[in-house]
Amino acid sequence: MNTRGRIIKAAKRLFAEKGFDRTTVDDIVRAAGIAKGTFYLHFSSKEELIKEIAMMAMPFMAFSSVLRNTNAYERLEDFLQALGESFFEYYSDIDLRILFFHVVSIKEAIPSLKEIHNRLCSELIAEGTKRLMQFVDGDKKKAEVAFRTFLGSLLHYLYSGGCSTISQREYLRKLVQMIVKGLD
Amino acid sequence: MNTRGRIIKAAKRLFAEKGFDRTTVDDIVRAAGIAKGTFYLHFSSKEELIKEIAMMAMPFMAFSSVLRNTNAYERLEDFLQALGESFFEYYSDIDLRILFFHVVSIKEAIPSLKEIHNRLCSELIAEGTKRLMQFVDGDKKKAEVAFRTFLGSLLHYLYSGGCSTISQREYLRKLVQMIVKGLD
Amino acid sequence: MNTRGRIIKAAKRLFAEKGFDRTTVDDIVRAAGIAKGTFYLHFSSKEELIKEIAMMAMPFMAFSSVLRNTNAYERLEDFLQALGESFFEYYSDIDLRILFFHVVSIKEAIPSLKEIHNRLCSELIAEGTKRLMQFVDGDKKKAEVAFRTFLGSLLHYLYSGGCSTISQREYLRKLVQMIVKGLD
Amino acid sequence: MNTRGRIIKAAKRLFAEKGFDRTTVDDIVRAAGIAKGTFYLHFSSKEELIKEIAMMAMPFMAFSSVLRNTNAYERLEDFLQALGESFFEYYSDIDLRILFFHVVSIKEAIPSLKEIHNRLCSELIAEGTKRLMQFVDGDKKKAEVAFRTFLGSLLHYLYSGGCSTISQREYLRKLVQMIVKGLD
DNA sequence: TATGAATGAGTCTTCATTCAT
DNA sequence: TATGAATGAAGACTCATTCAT
Repeated sequence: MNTRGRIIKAAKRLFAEKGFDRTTVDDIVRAAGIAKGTFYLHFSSKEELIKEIAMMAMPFMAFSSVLRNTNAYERLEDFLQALGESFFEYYSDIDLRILFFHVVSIKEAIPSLKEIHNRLCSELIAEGTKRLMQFVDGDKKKAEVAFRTFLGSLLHYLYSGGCSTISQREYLRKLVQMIVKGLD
Repeated sequence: MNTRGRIIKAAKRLFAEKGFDRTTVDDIVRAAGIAKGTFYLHFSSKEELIKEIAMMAMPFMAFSSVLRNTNAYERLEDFLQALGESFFEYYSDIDLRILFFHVVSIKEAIPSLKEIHNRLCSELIAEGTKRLMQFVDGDKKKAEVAFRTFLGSLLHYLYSGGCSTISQREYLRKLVQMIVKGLD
Repeated sequence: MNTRGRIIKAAKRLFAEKGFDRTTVDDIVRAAGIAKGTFYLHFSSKEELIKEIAMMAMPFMAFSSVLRNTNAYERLEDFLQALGESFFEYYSDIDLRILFFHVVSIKEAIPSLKEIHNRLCSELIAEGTKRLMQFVDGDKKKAEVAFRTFLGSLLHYLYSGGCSTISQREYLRKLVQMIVKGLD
Repeated sequence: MNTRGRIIKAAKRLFAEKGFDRTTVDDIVRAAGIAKGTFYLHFSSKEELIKEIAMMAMPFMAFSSVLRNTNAYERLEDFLQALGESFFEYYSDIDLRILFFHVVSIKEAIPSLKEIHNRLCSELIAEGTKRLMQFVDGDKKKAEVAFRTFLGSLLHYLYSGGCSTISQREYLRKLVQMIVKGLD
């Protein structure tokens, strides 16, 4: 792996563990096995690295493959199931889970990050809602609430994972059932 | 308002705006209109203050009044509606919304905070699930998924509030409808 | 005991334990059971208190009763023995032992304390030498070396007390013997 | 001289002048002509530096060259004379004199320093006593009192140097005479 | 590209002292 | 006399960033 990759790998691990602000450039270069100066050959500042890693943690990334597949799903059930599976697969990297919350937290303090975040968030809701409308005969608001509820439930699973014993598979199945039925 | 109260008020504002780590004790005392030393008469460290304010931001607090009302609701719809209204009223203080995400983010770095957080989180899910079971004839897992989905949707509304145009009232109504129908 | 006495008692204890600089006025008032402001009714500053307690720890104090007894001892042996016993009795208060070294250490930083210290030290050597000269037929330098050696040996016992197993009584007896014989 | 050496040199000077606690890291870096951060590249804390400098001030160091010379001295007189000369030469650096008393004073407040101090102190007495026993036909206690008296007298000279007019050379000669005669 | 010693502004925390009650 | 909240200057330590090699 090249130097840049080693920095990113080390930083992802450390950022997840201690948050962006409590991880020092020293921590990162030590973990990456490089010298301090080398870091600045690859990133102009710590904030640049934060932005790059923050992008990786956005839910948008978790869904992108499914959302690119236009019109591939006949039933609402299959679509939601595919979204959910894609989501859980992406976030099987535990570090990305907590990183997402670090991003939500720090975006208030880093304007450019907030801009990126809000854009990806809006795009995801817009796209998700559009796709759901195919299944709920055109009620946009109903579709939006449904999509955001679906997304919120998945995110809440990530966040409260440690507080329960329901498996991902079962959680997703029941969630999909409930949404489908609820939208009927 | 007494000195302690002024510290908490100023800190809540600043923590929400910049996060815990990027808010300095200097910022806080300046905003509270007190001297630096005075801060340490009331809190043994910045971390103590973070803990106190973190507690305020937990969803548990937003529901406590409703959850204390045992058996007050006849229909599932009324119960969820009451929970949702209590939630939105509590989080009408915009600072508390982002503070909650700051807490989720920083808890990884502050063990005692993580402990508090996980306890309140578990208690909330346990209590919410128990109350829902009265309405879904005893299927515990189904009730848990429903409660967590409900909670997740509300939290997601907080978090993505700025990305949409659906009003709280309408969002809540549609959410309750969907959950009720979904659990039928 | 009056307030002033309680302050001194508490301070002596704490100063011995942690040194002058690492003992805070807070420590002292807490130990004395009084309020912070009360301290400054009795001492104009912490330094004033340090000076007062520093005086108590000077070896001059340990010998004063014996040295006041002019011409009371017929034999050199008896004189030295009396000095030694007076010394060990005075410094049976363990706190005073370490306090003496604290004084030697801090006097460099507090001019008025250095002045007091040097005066008492000179007076002690002058007086001790004068008294010894009665026993060594007038050789002043010999007497001075002997007195300072005697004093140094006693101080070294205080200071390295914990590193040995010889009892005070035995140490003193052997020391007196050696000096007497050495001056013969 | 390298940076570390410049720190030590500056600190030795300042510690002697104002004591450990009243010398700030700022004082040291200013005197050493380096930046604040640089200090912490070379010492993990001010206490680490104190420890290193404290070692230098211990009498053990003053005697080490003589004590390493096993069996090099035929007469007690020569041995003591060599010890004394080594002592005075080592402590011709006036800063080391007062530093020694700073160490004695502060060791109560710094456990790791106390440990080092007590170890070096015990070793010195043990070794010195052992060497003296060759000259006093095996009476261990007598030898120990003699060695500690010799050491105490030298230390007392350091400490009360300013209060007298006897030269080092003369003081040492008379001291050796007295001890030799006293042990006869 | 890579290194790592050096920098200095910034952060948390302490503590002697004051003063209104 | 006694109180204790308030003060703010000062101290130890951190850390993102630079630069000569």
